[in-house]
Amino acid sequence: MKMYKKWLKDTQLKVTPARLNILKTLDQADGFLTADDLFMTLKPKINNLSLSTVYRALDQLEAVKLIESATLENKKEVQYELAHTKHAHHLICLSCGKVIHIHECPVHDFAKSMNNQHHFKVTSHTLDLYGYCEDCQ
Amino acid sequence: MKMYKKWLKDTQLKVTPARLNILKTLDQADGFLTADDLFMTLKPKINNLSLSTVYRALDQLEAVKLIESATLENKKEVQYELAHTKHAHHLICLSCGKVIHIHECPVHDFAKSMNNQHHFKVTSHTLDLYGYCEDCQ
DNA sequence: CTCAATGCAAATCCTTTGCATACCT
DNA sequence: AGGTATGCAAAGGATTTGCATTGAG
Repeated sequence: MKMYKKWLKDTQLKVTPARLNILKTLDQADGFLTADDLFMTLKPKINNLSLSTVYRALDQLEAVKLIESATLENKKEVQYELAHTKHAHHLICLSCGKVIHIHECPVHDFAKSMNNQHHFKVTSHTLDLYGYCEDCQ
Repeated sequence: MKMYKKWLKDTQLKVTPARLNILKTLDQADGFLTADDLFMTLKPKINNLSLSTVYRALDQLEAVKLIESATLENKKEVQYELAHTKHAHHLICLSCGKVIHIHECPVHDFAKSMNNQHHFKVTSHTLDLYGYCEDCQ
């Protein structure tokens, strides 16, 4: 599993335990994780890990676009996920918090029409659907 | 302008200067406002107004569904707007921060299809488009 | 008069920073 | 050595809370 190492090298970021493990953990998680989630998960694995290292690593990984951050409604903490899973939209369960990534998107034509109607040049968008997953209904 | 007073009475909330003026200010604003925006605007008008009063009033107004809160990408503060302007989506200018409310929505059929494909019961959604407004392009 | 609303200050929560030390090449 | 990364502790910003006082109905 040296894939993560390659990702880092390709961005010219140094390979450090914190960065490596953050990528790995985000890759294996199926939803979003917060800085503190990552800290709790990695603390037992990385000697003396500190929360600020996690925050700094997340900032750097986001800067080189390996990961992306998002803020979900009603959550104050910033959430992180691997970049390539982004550009998906989300089904977010209001009961158990599960996040399902979906890849279809009904927005493209809509964005074009906004461009025409409001002379607004759309460069990106977020679309999150809230509700109840199969298990929680 | 006793409309706001009626709104409050209908919810059984007491009519106080803070609540009244928050509703009025949100009504007249065309975008979102933060707790601090409201505090700054109302401080000169309301004697001794304190920030915590604003926060408490916002919580209560949201609890009775007169207003709604949202968190926008890359903003850490919670944003507020009148409830009836909600269910709109937003064009958010990355340059000047202007927010344009739009009332069309391409999501309804999409939500239905999620229900079928993922057995996920969608109850609400957010859709925000980021880009550049006419003035900032 | 009574209970909810308020002001103020202190407390919290999440995140960021400063600085001295440890690590990598 | 030279620069980045890290840990720790302290600083910050947004929001919340405790408590005594004020105010609305």
